[in-house]
Formats: sequence, C-alpha cells, structure tokens
Amino acid sequence: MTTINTGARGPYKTGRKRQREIIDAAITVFGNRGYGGSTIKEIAGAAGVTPAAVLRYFSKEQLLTEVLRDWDQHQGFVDGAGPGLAFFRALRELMEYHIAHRDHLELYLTFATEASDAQHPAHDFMYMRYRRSLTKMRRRLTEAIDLGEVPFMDEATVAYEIECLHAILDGVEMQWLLNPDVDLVGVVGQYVDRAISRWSAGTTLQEPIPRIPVW
Amino acid sequence: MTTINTGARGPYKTGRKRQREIIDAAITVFGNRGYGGSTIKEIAGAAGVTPAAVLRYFSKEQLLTEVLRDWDQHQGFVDGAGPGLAFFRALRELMEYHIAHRDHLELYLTFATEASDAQHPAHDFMYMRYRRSLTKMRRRLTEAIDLGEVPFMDEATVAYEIECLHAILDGVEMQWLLNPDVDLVGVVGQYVDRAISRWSAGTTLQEPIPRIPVW
DNA sequence: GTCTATAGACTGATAGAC
DNA sequence: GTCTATCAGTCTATAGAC
Repeated sequence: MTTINTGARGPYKTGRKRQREIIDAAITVFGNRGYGGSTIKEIAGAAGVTPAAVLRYFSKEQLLTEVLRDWDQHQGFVDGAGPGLAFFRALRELMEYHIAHRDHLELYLTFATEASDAQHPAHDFMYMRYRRSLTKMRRRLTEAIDLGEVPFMDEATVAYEIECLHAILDGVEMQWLLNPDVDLVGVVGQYVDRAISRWSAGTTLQEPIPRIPVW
Repeated sequence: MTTINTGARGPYKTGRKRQREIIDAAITVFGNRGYGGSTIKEIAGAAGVTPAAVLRYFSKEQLLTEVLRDWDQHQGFVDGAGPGLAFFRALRELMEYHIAHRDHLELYLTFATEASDAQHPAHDFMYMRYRRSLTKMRRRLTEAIDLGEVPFMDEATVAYEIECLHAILDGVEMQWLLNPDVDLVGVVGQYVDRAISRWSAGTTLQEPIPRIPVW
C-alpha cells in the first residue's frame, strides 16, 4: 500500500520499525475493542507514540487493511503441514500457536463476528478468508482419501465434516478467550483424534444427507 | 431498573412502548457494531426517535444492562425442553429460533468475542452466562445418564462432550451469521444426532483423559 | 520523523420549550 | 413525552514548528 522501500536501510529504517509497532498495537486494540470501538488515540498509546505519529503513516481504514494483511500472512502457518491427515494432526500445534499469539486470535474472532454485518469494512475480507479456510481443509481431507489414508467419503460428507471441525476450532477458541482455563489444545486435539479415527473407520457414511458446499 | 409502573396503562403507556422499541433497536445496533462501536445517535435512528428521546430513559451503559437482561430472559427458551436427552433433541428448534431472531444471536456472539477483554463492561456477564450455559447442559447430560437413556460417563467425559457441543453451536452460528447459506439447523441437528447415538452406544469412554470442568 | 496546536465533526448528556 | 438547542469532551485528520 505504501510506497516506502522495504529494504529497511537508510533514513527509512526508523519509520519502518515504527510502522510495525503501530500495526502490532492496532492488532491488539482492534482485537480488544473491535474496529468501530477502537480509537487512533488508544492505538497510539499502545504503540507509545502520539496520535499524530500514527496518522503520519495510516488513516484508520488503512490501518485496518494493514492489520488484516498482516494477520492473513501469519495464517499460512500450517499450510506446510500437509498433505492429507498430517494437516489435521498439526491442528494441535496451531492451537499452541494461537495461545502464543492471543492478539491475533482475538482479532480474528472479534472481526469474524463484528464483520457479519455486510456494511462492515472487513466483511468481504472475512467472508473470503473463511471461504478459503474451509476450501483448504476440504482439500486436505479429499487428499487423505486420495492417498488411501481414509476410506471414500462423498463430497457432501467431506463438506459437513469440515464445517463441524472448523466450528469446533472457532467455538473452543472463543471459550478459551473468555476463560483461559479452558484446555484449548486438549479439547481440540481430542476432537481431531476422534474425527480421524471415525474417518478411518469409515463409519461417517451411516447417515448421509444431501448437502453441497455453500462457501 | 426504572421505577416506571409496569401496568402499561394511563400516561405511562406510550413511554413503556418507546422503551421497548429503543431496547430492540439497541439489540440490533450493539449486535452490528459492538458496544464500543455503537452510538446513541444510531440507536435512536433505528428506533425512529432523536438521541435525546433515548437518553430520556437510558444512559448508554444502562442500555447495555437492559439489552443483556432482555437477551438473557429470551435465553430461557429451551429450558422447558428437558429432561435428559429431550433437551439435546430440542437444540434443532433452538437453531430455528436463532434464525428467526438473528439480532439476538448477533448480539450474543459479538459480545462473547468483544467482551473477552476483562475491561469490557459486559465481560463478567458474558463469562457467567457461558458458565451457566455449560453447567445447564452438563446437568442435562448427567440427567440422561441417571434416567438410563445413556450408559455411564465419568464427569470429565461429560464436561468434554458438552464443551465440544457448545463449541459446535457457537462455531456454526458464527458461520451462519457470516454466510446465511450455511445450513444451521442441518449441521447442528446432524451433530446432535450423532452425539446422542455415540453416547447411547457407550463408545465415548474409549479414550478418557483427565479433565475437570473449568467453568 | 516526531512533536504541538488546532480544525471540524461527532460523542454522550443536560436544560428547557411545547 | 418528545422535541430543539446546547454543553463539554473526544474523535479523525491536517498544518507547521523543530
């Protein structure tokens, strides 16, 4: 978005560092208060600068864009964990990553709910993010079938299984944010283990219902 | 909170009706923008009155209290659906209720995420609401065991099953808010059916892990 | 590159006309 | 009971000193 050199040397060095600090602060504040509830002043305070220093680089809406872009990049975390079932086994580590990066998780869930309104500036982004996430997970499960790790499942069952899994992830993450005593890794991990053994046993087909992926 | 007569007759009649309209408007706006992101002006606009008319009855924080109280009352919806497994079978109808009352659901999920910050004015309320919800559901499952509808499960397994179920509800609701094409009733209903038959088969004990309810 | 000062609009809330 | 008018405070954003 900005045309500042990414080389991070010379007179731009300090500026680039400031920008990172500001974006990190914005991630925290947006995650806490939501987009509408956040103020430049609070973001500036969290970054240890004045509001004017923040607005030197970003308008509030630019800050939203930068924050979403930054968060989206970090989401690629488990992409290398595939193929097939290995991806799902790595979800435990993803939960550990979330625990270590609470701000990112808070941002994601706050926006996912706040942006359900079509008018919200992050609505389209969150919709597409969700769509990509579900598509990726469906592909991983299909991959596991193709690799022979798991018996055949029709497309509707794959879609349903992934919708449930994604819902579990989001739901337990929500519980953990509200109450950190919740065993995020344990609950998710056990669900994944059970899902994998259910898939492997081929018992998922007992009650197929017509459903096509809607994302 | 207010000392206005609940009889809704005489000179108070119009006022009580206005108050309801304002609270309904606040539910919608809070659900869309979050608490911090909402303004009295927008709430007033949604209710079809001026900001001053809103502030005649409620401060912004009073409005939050009223909205949460109102939402909490409507949450008793499925309480009469028990005992035992009948409660879980009624979750399908709860989802239909949510579809018919999107605003209430949006409010719940927006606050559940926004209020994860301990500083949020609705934090304690949401924490307690979640706690009560999980406790109630655990009690229903224990009830089903006592009634002989379901074989014995230890306390840790009950807690885990309910955490997963609650997470599924929240997670699929989130998906539906972002994408109304999601089959909220179908996905949740099928999960519940499968959970019940899993509980009934007594296969849930295969992998007990030590866990105590943390809510 | 960051600051102070400030503009102009909007915030929650109050007072008083009708 | 609801309005207009208005308060002091805060919001995003800009201009210019250093």
